[in-house]
Amino acid sequence: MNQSIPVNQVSSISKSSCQHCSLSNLCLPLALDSDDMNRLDEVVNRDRIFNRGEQVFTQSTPFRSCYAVKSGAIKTSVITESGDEQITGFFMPGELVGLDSMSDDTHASTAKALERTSVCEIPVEQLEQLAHTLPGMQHHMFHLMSQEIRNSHQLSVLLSKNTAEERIAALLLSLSTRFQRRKLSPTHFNLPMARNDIANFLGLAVETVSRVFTRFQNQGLIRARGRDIELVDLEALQTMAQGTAQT
Amino acid sequence: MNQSIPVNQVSSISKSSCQHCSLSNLCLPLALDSDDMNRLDEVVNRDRIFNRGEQVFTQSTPFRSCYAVKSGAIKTSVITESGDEQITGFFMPGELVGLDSMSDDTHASTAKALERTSVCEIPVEQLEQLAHTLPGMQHHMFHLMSQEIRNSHQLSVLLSKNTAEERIAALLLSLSTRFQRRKLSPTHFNLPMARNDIANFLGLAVETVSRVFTRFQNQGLIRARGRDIELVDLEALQTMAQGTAQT
DNA sequence: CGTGTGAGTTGATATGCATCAACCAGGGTC
DNA sequence: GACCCTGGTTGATGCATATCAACTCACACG
Repeated sequence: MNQSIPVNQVSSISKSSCQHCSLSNLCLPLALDSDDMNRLDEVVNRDRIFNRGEQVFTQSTPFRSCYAVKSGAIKTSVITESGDEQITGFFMPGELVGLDSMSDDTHASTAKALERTSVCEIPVEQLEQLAHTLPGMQHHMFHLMSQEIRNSHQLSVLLSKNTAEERIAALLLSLSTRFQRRKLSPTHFNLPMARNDIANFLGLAVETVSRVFTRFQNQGLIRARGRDIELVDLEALQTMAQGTAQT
Repeated sequence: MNQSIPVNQVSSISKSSCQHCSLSNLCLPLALDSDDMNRLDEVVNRDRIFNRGEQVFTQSTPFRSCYAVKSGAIKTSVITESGDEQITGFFMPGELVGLDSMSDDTHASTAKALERTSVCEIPVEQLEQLAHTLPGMQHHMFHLMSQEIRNSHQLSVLLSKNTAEERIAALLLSLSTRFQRRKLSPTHFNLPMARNDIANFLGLAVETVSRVFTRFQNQGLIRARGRDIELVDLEALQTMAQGTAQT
């Protein structure tokens, strides 16, 4: 497709173990010492690859595993009976997908790769087992899940209280901090998702998203060429998104 | 205040133990056999009472406990930096409040009693301990938290995809099923919250909520006298809320 | 090299709901 | 009983954003 599967993937699979994964300080291993990490290693089903547009799992199919994003990006969405999609989250490397179905028998949402994406599959049964034996793991799972709740609450705030500009500023900043967390540039990055996905996620029309992007550009806040985004005036974006916590 | 603290409270405190609580089939004990329930009993701080408007906990204060609603009702909300409130959920008897802060050191939201409310306080430290020793408890906690995530996703769908009428229909139906779960009438109940709270929760103006209520009334869908609500045409409400799952 | 297809942008118009404003009813207080 | 205060309702107007439509660009494909 394109040559955008860069360095980080290569480095993270170098040893094919959590110990040596470059994301270990973001992902599940965060909670574990190196002894315990071996236990996790035994359970993880590494290096599952999905091409852009492929589904990692599908709403109302049996729930077996959570997935940690290793490289690439994933969107999750729920489909309503009336047939339309609401994107509920974007997941970047180091983030865990599928928590909304924990201890449920079917998936509550659909996960789709936004670009070529590799994930680590973690069977729930064994994840629960692991959480049971390793208190640190249980604690971390609780932490991740509560964070997921807070994220979703923040989305609700965005959707019900903020203007189109504020929502988009908030999203850009959220992405920015998440890139930074991975030691990548917080001000210059490639959007993993299409305008369409942004619009859907933020409860806007595509046209509105497009207009806001150009308005931001004209105001000198950002520099955008397609999915290539440069945040020029972080301060201004932050004050614009004031009152909206970023993930 | 008023004489609206009825039967269910009395019955649920009769023995002051989870074993004999009338909500045991909805609340945490659901996950436990009677041996394990004693362990839970030892930990729970029962019969904390809050009057209408009193805060159960406050955003960014230290997080110590979760709370199970025993009678009454609670709303949770997050306050943005810009100062406005977004209600993130209503909690009825048998439901657990505070999961959005699990394994975090401060509360991510504020909880306020909507009417005179009694709760069981469950210190997190011991809840985690309990979850660690009792696998059923851990499983149940995961379940509750993932449910909370799904609820919040559903709220996002409502906020970004549905009209005012659809949102209100969905809320009424959600309340309906929750009353039914407690063996109360699913078609005739008292709203625990003010119009204001409904509006805030659903991302609408109070005036809009009011208008929709009267419109529903004129169409013969409901019968409303203040907070006293009768759902006359459940079917119609359901098709109106089509595509919005109820909790 | 033309042709098709999907993503993105831009403009013109429409609309659902917020906002502003006035009013009403119930209940607590003096 | 007069007062106020809060919660709720109803009407008139405005605005942010959806919708509809047209166009551009890039890229894939035969």
